Amino acid sequence: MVQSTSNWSCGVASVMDIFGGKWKLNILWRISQHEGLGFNQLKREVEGITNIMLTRAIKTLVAENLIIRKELKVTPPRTEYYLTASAKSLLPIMAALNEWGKDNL
Amino acid sequence: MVQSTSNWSCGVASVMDIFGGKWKLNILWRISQHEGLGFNQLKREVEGITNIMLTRAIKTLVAENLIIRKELKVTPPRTEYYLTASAKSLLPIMAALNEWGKDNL
DNA sequence: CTGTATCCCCCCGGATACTG
DNA sequence: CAGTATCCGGGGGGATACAG
Repeated sequence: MVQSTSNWSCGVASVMDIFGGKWKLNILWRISQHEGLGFNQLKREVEGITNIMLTRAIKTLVAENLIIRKELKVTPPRTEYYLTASAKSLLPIMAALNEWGKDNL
Repeated sequence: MVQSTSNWSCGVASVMDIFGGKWKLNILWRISQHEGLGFNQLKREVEGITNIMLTRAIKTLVAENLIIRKELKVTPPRTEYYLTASAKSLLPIMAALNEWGKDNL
């Protein structure tokens, strides 16, 4: 339990690389609140985001194994987004961060 | 304890605004490991950082009430840096983030 | 030792228009 | 509905030189 690692910041730095962007964290949060959201639903939830930014964020989140993209073969086309287990395990930590932010900012 | 807030991400977004930069988190960590570091000591600890980037990061961290800058009136001049209580309360969360990063990236 | 002053580049974030 | 293509501006990040 003693944090012996001298390079403590490396893991956090990786996390920051992933969530340093403007939208990805918010997107994860929205999906966690309502799994199976579609593209435009997600766009409405994440206020202010544009098509291109949402597309980019989704792509990287999928590549990082944080969300799952499920394409339904229907007309009109529909795609649903879900969190991976990795992303879900991150949520409690984010809740803690949220508390800290509210108390200290 | 139930996370009732619908705008959960707002607090986290503020945190990310603060730590989205490349250096600030690493600087906090170094100071936490060795309170009272001087400018050049800190520069050596935070590998790769330049004078100007360190200066900028320190300024914003002070402004955000995350570190304390203590200027000693001696020759040659010396300045020491310490964490505020706010910053210290953040460390356990960062440790959790670190664990997550190592397990999931 | 502890910083500041310039100058510069790259890339994130975005507006707009278009496509299957 | 679910994206892609193109173009662009601003700012974060940095190299270098200078200062108290």
